[in-house]
Amino acid sequence: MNSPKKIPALGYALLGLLHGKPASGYDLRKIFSSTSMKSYSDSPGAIYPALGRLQKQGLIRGTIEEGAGMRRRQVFRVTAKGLAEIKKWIARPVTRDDMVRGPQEVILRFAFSEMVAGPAASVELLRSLEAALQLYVSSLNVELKAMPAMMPTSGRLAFECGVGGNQALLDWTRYALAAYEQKKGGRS
Amino acid sequence: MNSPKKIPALGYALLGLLHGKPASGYDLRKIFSSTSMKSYSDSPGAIYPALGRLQKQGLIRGTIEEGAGMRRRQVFRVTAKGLAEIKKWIARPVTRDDMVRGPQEVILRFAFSEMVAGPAASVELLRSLEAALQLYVSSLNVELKAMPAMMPTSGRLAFECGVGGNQALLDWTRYALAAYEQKKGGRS
DNA sequence: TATGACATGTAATCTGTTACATGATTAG
DNA sequence: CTAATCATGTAACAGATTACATGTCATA
Repeated sequence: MNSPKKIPALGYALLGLLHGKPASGYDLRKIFSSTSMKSYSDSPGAIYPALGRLQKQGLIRGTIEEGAGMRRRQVFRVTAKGLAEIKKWIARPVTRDDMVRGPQEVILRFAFSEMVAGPAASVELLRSLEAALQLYVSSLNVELKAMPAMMPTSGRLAFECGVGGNQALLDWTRYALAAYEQKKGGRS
Repeated sequence: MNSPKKIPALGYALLGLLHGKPASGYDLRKIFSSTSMKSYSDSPGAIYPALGRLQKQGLIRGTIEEGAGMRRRQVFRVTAKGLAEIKKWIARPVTRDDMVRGPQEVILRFAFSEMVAGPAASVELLRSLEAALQLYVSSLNVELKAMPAMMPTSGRLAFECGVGGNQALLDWTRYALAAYEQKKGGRS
């Protein structure tokens, strides 16, 4: 029942998926291995212990289904406490560290944001991401210009890859914001 | 001295840096914390054990420097065996799994490739990356078109982010290849 | 002489990987 | 009946994080 623990990325991925639809450990493994969420582990040694931890923290609750002509399976659902935890996760402002570690976790937060907390939360997250990216990209550009000219070509190109990747992400962020603006406009 | 063990990404990052210039654990920590390689841990609890493992495998060798008026420090150098290991790592063909896990490790390989194995190896790696990315991007596009239309906006946008990021990476790969072509042409 | 940066490490804990183990149900 | 798939889990191990521990050297 201890809530104030740090939840790893896999835990949030599980919470988000379970919020969308209650599922068993096996269902979740199939999602990770068959869809484009393959960056998360689909191994039972990762998922079952993770589900156990989430349950111990009171964020999900599993109920064993054992109907006739059915295999025994335990279906997990997000509790009210779990939902609050996801919302807090989504509402976190995007930091520079988030950018350094790579955008995957922020994008995961965004992917769940609309279902969990509504379009306003999605837009909020995008704005925070845009701000963080602007600073990050410009600092990378400063670093790029300061790089010694005698550096090997591949080193410089690799750095440019990082700059370009973050710039592409920034472009996407603005594109996504525009999509929400349009959606809003279309409704009114 | 056991060589046929799996080396984690941090180990290769250390090997590559040490190949460029012999350094102590503290030097390496500073590189990770001050330059744009912040995605790797700069904590002593990660780096010193990693250096110890590499040394036990015979890939690096540390010598204690203790001159007068100098603090004691252990400087590590890559051995011949270590160099062979980096080369093997760089020459690995790029797989689909490399793309799923994210391009960071492949880009790291590329960053070191020129210093360690020469421009021909860099070009070879880029070609392998280009081939892997073409397949990966087109399969993502197929998945995108097959996505149910009723999906929440943020889910679809997040997926598009992944597609766009990989497309940007593909563009960069071609740009890098062109840079090497030009370099070659400029010399002849 | 005391403060802070240099330099190296260890210990506890957590998470993920790999591999193994178990049993139920369905298809051939 | 037997093989494959469904569904769940455990055990041993490797690696990273966090926090702590130790001692040197320069400088104020």
